[in-house]
Amino acid sequence: MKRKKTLPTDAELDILAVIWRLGPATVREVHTELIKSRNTGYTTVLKLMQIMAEKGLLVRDESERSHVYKAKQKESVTQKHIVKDLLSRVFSGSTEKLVMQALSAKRAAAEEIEQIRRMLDELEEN
Amino acid sequence: MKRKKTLPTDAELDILAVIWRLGPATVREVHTELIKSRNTGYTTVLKLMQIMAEKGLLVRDESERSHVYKAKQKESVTQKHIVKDLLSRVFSGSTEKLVMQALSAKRAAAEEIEQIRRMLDELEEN
DNA sequence: TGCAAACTACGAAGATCTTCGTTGACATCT
DNA sequence: AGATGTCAACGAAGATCTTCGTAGTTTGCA
Repeated sequence: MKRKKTLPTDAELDILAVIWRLGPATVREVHTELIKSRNTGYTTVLKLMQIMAEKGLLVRDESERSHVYKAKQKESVTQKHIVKDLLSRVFSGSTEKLVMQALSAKRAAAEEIEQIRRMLDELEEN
Repeated sequence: MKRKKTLPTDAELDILAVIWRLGPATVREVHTELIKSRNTGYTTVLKLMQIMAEKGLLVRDESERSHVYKAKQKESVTQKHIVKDLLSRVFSGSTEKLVMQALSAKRAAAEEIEQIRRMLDELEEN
């Protein structure tokens, strides 16, 4: 029973981002989206998605001729894995530092700030 | 004038983390620290640090026989680059989502939570 | 002086990630 | 049926990252 921490690579992340946005999609659909921001060939995307399915990042539905891929894990679950990794590797486990950097990296909207406050309240109630 | 976004790789990050903790250090010192958590040879660390100096991640002082390396950028600056990249790649630019994940990934101490509140206050005052 | 230890430099192998050309199957249109 | 277009599969090249052995230099010491 090997539990190998397989975080998505950079190219894989780009594909995941598209699928998170579109929902289950074919290679064609993902490629069409990807080339808007990134120069990449169709078969490159195909190959990556096949590999991602092998790795268990995506699940493939082969019932149609154009296979449909969806994310194996929910977006939030994958995000959490990535954040945990970042937290330990870059911020030596300090949640505060990470949050500070996140807040200063990009201006948060007032509404977002309120939302974060609410979360802090909840955290403190426990 | 090429401005190439060179984020540290995984192995480079491990080294940076040690240098952030120790301050300027020799290869020997970094290696001694590194093997506590990671199995890696001395020349491997040496090579990596040489490459990092070439890339501009580290600055090398050769005035002593054992060269002393220090981080070119302050810890917080590098962290910010990494967070910005993460923000756009994984959280489609949503600071809120990232902060939420960070807070739920690892329990923050009460003191940390207070600190974050203060930062939110400051952000809102602008 | 001569040997051992510590150090840098370097090249190259190994590992992983990314890209793409080619092939063959299937579908669509005329 | 034949031409044209779309698709999955696959292999292999290319790019990047990581690891380490070897060689040559300097230092410390018996």
